[in-house]
Parts: sequence; C-alpha cells; structure tokens
Amino acid sequence: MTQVVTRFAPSPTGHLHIGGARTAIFSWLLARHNGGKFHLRIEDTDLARSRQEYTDSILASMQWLGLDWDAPPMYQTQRTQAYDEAVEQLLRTGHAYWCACTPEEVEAMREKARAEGTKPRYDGRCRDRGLGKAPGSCVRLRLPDRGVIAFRDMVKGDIGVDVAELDDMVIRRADGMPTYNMAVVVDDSALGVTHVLRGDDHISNTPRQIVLYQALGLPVPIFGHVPMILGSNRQKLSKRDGARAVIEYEQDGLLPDALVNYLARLGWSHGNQELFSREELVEFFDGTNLNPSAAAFDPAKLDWCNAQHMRSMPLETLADRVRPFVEAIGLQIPGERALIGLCKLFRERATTLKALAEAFRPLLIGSRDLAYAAKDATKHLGETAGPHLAAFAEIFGQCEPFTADALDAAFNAYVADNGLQFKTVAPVLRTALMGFMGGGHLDLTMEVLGREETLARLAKAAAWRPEVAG
RNA sequence: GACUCCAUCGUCUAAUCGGUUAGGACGACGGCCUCUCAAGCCGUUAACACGGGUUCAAGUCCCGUUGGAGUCGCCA
Repeated sequence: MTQVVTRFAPSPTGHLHIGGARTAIFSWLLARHNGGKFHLRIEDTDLARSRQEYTDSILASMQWLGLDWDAPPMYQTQRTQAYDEAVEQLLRTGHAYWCACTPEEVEAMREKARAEGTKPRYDGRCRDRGLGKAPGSCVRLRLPDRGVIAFRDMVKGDIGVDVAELDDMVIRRADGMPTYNMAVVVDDSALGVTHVLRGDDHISNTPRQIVLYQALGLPVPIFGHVPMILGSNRQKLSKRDGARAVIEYEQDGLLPDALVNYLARLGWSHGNQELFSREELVEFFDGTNLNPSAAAFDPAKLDWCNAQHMRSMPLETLADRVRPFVEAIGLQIPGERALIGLCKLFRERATTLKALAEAFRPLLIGSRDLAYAAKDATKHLGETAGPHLAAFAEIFGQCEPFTADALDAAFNAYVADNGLQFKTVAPVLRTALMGFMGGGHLDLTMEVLGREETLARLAKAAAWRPEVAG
C-alpha cells in the first residue's frame, strides 16, 4: 500500500481562519493517523493580494496549533518552470490551445448567455484556430466533447458532472502565471498527494482538475470535500459569530489542544466522545465519519471544551501557559509555587487563560490596592467582624508553617474552640482577603498570599468602616 | 437562472446489514452540594423538514417538494 500524503494549501491573503484551520487539522490528522506525510503549500500566485506577513502569520498559527509539516513549505511563485512545462505538454498533446479572446469578449459571451438564461461559458471559438503564442493570449484546456466526470468523494459519496456544464478553462494567464486549477494539479502531483481534503466550496473545481490530471497522464488523488462552517444563524460565518482568525483565539487565551479538539469534532465524530487528547484524535481519525452537512460554529461549546482541557492538564503546564497572560495584564508574576497555587485556586472558575490571569488579580495586587465590594463588606466586615479579624491576625500570625494544611487546621481550631460555625466566620475572612465574596479555598488563598500579605489584609479589613451616605 | 451539494433537539452529533421508549454533548431551566463564586453530581426541556413510494417493518432505501448552501473569473 502506498503512503498517505496530504497537504494544506492556504493562500496568503489573510490570517489563518477557523475554517481553514479545520481542513488543515483534518488533513494533518489523516496523514498522522496513517503514518504518512503532511505538506504545506503557499498559494501565492495572486501577486496583488498575497503578502509575506500573512504567510508568516499562517505558519505561526499552524505551529501554535501543533500541526507540523514534513518538508519546507512549497511556494507556487517559485514553481513557474513546472507550470510552464505542464502547459507545454498539454499544448503539444493537443489538450490545450492558445486563445486570443480578450477578457471583454469573454465577458460579452457570458452576458449574452445570462440574458438567454443559460449557463455563462466560454464558447470555445479559438479551439481550432491554430493560434500561437501572442501578447495578451492565454492558454485554455480543451475539454472532452461529451461524457460525465465522476468521482467518489470521501465525505460526500459519488459525485458526477456532465462535461457539457463545463467550458474550456484558462490554465495559463496572459501574464504567464498559471491559474488556480492548473497550479493545484501540477503541485499536488509533484508532492505525491494521495488525499485532497478541502472545503466543499471547491467541489465544482474538482471535475476540472480531474480532466487536467487525465490530460496530463497523472494519477487522480482521492478527494474529500468538507462542508463549510456556518454561523449561529446558519449563514456564512461572520465576525459576530465569533469566527475569527486562529491568532485571535491564541490571544484570548484558548489552548491549542482545545481548539483542535473542538474544530475536529465539528463535522466529525467518534461515537459519543466529545473530549479528545491530540493522541486520541490521531488514533481515531481515519477519514471516515465525516459529516456531509454544514455545521454551525458554537462559541459556547468551544469555551466549555477549553475549560475542560484547562481542568485536566497538569497544573505545572497550566502555570506555564498562563504566565504570559498574567504579564500581559500588568501583574507581577509570582514564584512558581504561588503561581501553581493560583492555578489550582482559579482554574475551575475560568474558561480561558486570559480569564484565569484576570482572576488572579485580587491576590496579586498589594493590600493597599485591594478594593472592597460595598455590599459584601457591609455585610461581613461590620462591627461583629472586629473580634474575628483580631483573632485571625493572632492565630495566622503564629501559624507555622504557613501552608494551606496548617492554616486550615488553625482556622478550624478557632471555630471549634469558640463554639462558632464555620459558615458564619468564613465570609468575614473571605471578604477580608479577597475584597468580595468570591474565589477559592481560604487556606490555599492565604498560603498564596503569604503571611505578611495576609496579615496586611486582615489589618486593612479591621479598619474598614461603612461610608456614610449623604 | 443553470449546475452541484446538504437536510435528526436552539447548536454539535449517535443510531452496525431497515426493527431503538430516537442516545450523548453544549446551552437553557430546576435541584443537590456548599463560607462565596465556580466546578461536580442529579433531573427537566427539546429533533428524524414535508409528501409519496418499496417493505411485515423506514430516521435509515427510492422519487418528488420545500428549505438552505456552494459554484458559475485570465481569484484562490
């Protein structure tokens, strides 16, 4: 059996978006599952719209997603010789011909056809004129006179199109550059691509490409057309649906594994399983169970998926991931131990790394900057809180070592010795430490804060007085 | 308009060769837990687009209708 070779072929006219990311994921998965090769090709033949910065951005997003490729990326602008040779071969074998029609003339033909209610097509008037190369001339592929071009699609099943629906397409533009379909066929063939996975907006290109493969005497790969991703209104994806560039999800603090998991699961399934590690995806994704119908993008489920991944990864790894986000919002990055404590404290309370870093804020600012939520302070830091706060300062000031376990024991002893109820005194401590009724376990919170900061907060809380209105 | 593709809860989806009280997940809602907020657990809500066939039996096969999407470039 021959090796499976897949590819992802973006054009550098923008950042990598989630639609492209998903087909890249499927292609990468299919190659990795089969122990094959995965290639990258930059389709930069549209000189006017292609930009180097987008190529850089796309490659960076691919790396961030963890989709590695097996050879240096191929750039179409560097392959003019291969395209020229292919066109030359087609001309020589009679599968192609020079066409001297101007774009205006062709457009007139289309207008006429549209007016008559038939399919706008080039009428093939230069087919047998025996023209040679001339300024302004392009080369067109000579289609078979009749027949049906059929193929078996990995996701859609059998598809067939009558050649009568097609026209003699341009394969070499007047400026000498190849057109999309031409370049794709020459390049996929050169790369030895066996499985072409792409968006189903390309489905109408496929018959044309098959004709090209045949005319060139090349083996036709297996095609798989993945449906487009829709927005929440089941219309084409737009910004307001949360459909953005991969780089934006990175900046928002999503985990690459979570994005890959969610996107892979959109349009593909493995029984009832929702959460997959990267290894599981590689193990299970074999190109089957791809859904032929379009799927709507759901930001809420993506968030849930990300939250699940954040909760199941090692704390040390999570700490490494969140560090840049802590720095980005201007907070002092604590030591490793404290940072891990913060992650443990808040990871079940945040769905993104960005939100997680933000949740750290009350504990990472100094007591001087701690603000109290009026409602919570009024309720829990009133006059009856005074004795408790004084006692806390006493017992925690002496607590040794200053660790969660010891602090927990000290707190519980205080509650028991004074015949109190945990639930009546805990809010006092919580409000004093956090500034509001939120956050995680109090013992770990204090450990993360450290003795000095904990005492400072207790003192500040003891000095709190309600503001007198008026 | 022509051609092509698509059609299960609001959303993502499952349902081996036709036989299921049509399952799971997200969301929403309710409950439990609880010092708070979450998380977690339990539960509720909700779908085979429509109409014909074939068959003892159709979400599953066939035809049609409706609806949606894509393409119709010397863009990719």
